[in-house]
Amino acid sequence: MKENSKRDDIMQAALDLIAERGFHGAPMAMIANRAGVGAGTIYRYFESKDVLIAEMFKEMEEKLLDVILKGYHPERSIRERFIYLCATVLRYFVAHPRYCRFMEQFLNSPYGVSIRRDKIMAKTGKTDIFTEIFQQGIAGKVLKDLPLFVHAALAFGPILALVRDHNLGLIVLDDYLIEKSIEACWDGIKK
Amino acid sequence: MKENSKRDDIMQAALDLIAERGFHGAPMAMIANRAGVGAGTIYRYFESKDVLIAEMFKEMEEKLLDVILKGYHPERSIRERFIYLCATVLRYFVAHPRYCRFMEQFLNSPYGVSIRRDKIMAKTGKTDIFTEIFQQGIAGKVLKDLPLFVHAALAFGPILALVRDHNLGLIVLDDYLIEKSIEACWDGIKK
Amino acid sequence: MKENSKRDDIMQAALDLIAERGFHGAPMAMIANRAGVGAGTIYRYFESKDVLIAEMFKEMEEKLLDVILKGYHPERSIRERFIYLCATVLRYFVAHPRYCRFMEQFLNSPYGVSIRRDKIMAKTGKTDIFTEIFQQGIAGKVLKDLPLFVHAALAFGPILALVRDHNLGLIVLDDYLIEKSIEACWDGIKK
Amino acid sequence: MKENSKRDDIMQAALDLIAERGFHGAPMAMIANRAGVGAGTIYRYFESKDVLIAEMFKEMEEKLLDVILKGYHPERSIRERFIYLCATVLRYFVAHPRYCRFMEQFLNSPYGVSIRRDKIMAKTGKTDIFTEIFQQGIAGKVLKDLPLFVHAALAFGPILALVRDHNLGLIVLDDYLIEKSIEACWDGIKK
DNA sequence: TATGAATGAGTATTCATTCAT
DNA sequence: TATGAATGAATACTCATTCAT
Repeated sequence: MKENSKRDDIMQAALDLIAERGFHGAPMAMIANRAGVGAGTIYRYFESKDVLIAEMFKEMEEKLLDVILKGYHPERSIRERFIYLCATVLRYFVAHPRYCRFMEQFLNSPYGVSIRRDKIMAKTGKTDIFTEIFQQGIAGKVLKDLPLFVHAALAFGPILALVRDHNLGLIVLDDYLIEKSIEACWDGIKK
Repeated sequence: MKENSKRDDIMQAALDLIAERGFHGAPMAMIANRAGVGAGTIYRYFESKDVLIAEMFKEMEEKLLDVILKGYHPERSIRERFIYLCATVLRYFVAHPRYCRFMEQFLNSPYGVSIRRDKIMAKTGKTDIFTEIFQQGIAGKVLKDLPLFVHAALAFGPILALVRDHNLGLIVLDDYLIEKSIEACWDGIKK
Repeated sequence: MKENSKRDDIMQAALDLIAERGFHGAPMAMIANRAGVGAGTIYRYFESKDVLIAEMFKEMEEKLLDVILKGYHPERSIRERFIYLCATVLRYFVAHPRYCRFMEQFLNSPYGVSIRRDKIMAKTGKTDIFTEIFQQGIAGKVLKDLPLFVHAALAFGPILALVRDHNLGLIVLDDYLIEKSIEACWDGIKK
Repeated sequence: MKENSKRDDIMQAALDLIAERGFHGAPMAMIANRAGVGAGTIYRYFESKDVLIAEMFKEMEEKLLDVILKGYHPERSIRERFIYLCATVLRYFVAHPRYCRFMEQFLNSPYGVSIRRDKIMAKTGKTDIFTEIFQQGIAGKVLKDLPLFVHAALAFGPILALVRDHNLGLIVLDDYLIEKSIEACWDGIKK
């Protein structure tokens, strides 16, 4: 518990600052200061600022994946699984607004774009729940016959937009709105 | 007309560089160099880098709005108007990939977020086509009864995601795919 | 005359500081300060600290070569030419003690060693006076039949040592001592 | 004997790294790592990095002096003693190239210069073989009547230059070349 | 009006040294 | 005695901005 406490402090501080102020608004010295460690200490845990950022992204992604897998039931219907997946992602980001801000920034930065391309190209060997649902749905004539990426855009595009608006205070994503929004997404992709 | 040529050169150069290399990959000196002007000259047209960037965003937005207004027919059906609107935006960004890259970066940067919030709060006085279509649609029971921002998210979230994937080379947005994708969006928001 | 004044100021300041305090005792900020320019200004003239140092070495070398060539008479005897060459180098460094300190440090630093190897290997296309004298001397049976590098070591090894001792105040190299020392070198290499 | 093993490991590691990579290429942490000790442990044996370096120099010098004294015969002729002395030093450095690299760097660094000055000024109380040979030689009219430091420069200047060239691979110092080179030095200093 | 040389505050990163264990 | 995690001052370099010409 004490093992990783400093590493976690640093990531926490970096997350707060980057979410609030962007990548260039978060100098290493400021991160160190907020984390309550010396400037050099960060480099005992992360090779460079880039590595720190990449690591943050990786951990965030893994945590989200864990949450998703925990309640996922492959035997349920396409619709149920789709709605579960979307709702989980949406609730996760609503619960962790800074994760969302960070990921937006990351995915639109030069690092993010290349990582995204690499990852997507590599079609991660692990059972990819997203792909699974869409492929089964298309094959079973439940979903529209469109490329996977189009389905992904139709599903996750609105989700991210909703979370953003929620974080900006433009809407309040309560349970009712979450449910209705995701049903609307489903209406978009279903045949 | 010759008056503004330098101003345009600067914005063009800034657009190219920022789209390619991000905000921090585009120093003022490099922008000046690419624009064929002196470094100090930029400051005769723009108070600061931030102002330059904000100005670029504003012009881009206005250009897009012009394009939209040019072919917009308020007398047509909600569906037709919605599809026209989405298709125009989508085609516009597909035709101008650098505009899209710039806007993504801008909207996710600290400036972008605050500008976005300010603007949206102010509910821009101009006739807002987006709002118009959605409000009429909801009032006429053609669209789901959801907050305007949710509708906006359902419509524009997928569009931006699609353009991004297109720019990354993950899909190719031909006319068929554009049509089908937007119809899917319509299916999502319609009652 | 005003053209290069800043560049020269920087090189002068760097020379002073490096000669006095070594490479790591001469931070860029200190060099800038001593030169009376801003820290960033150095980088308008030199790409990096390494380049600055390499450039200093190059200029110093060229100046020395100019001085040597100015009084060199290829038609004179091997002995006369050898003594002229050594005396000129020796007097040059006695007159410019900081050049000497700088070159010692440079030639023993990682940069210096590699540059030295490269240069020597490349056997500079220009008429190389050193090589010329030694080769003619060996061919004409005036000098001992030893490899060129051994001759170079026998000639320039003592010269550098003498200058160092002079700069340290251990001896005073007046005309008499210079003459006698170089004659001793000649006694070493002659047949 | 086991007591000092760690101290020796540290000096050995420091020697390797400094010879290979220069003073600034050999951080304390790297030295500790190569020596197989903790970073803090170095400070139990040496007050600071500067002290470590000075200590290394001192030990190296003492070792060389031991080797010299072992085979030195004060009753032999000036010439024999001079040649023995030079050959021993030359062979010693050829056999220990890292010692040579270290000393070059040390003697040209700011520490080195001041230590050198101090030492030479103090005219080390120990019987100084170098001084002895030269003084006797001059008094006996065997050597040229020149200041001691000039003799030292004429003798050791070439030796260090030869070793450097050997280490750089520019010449190969075999027995023949060593003998001939040292004879040339003798020719330079003898009357 | 236009220039671009000059500036210096700001950045990521390194490394000798300390000290709690 | 030995460790190595932690430190933070120091360093090379960047870049938005200014201003003399």
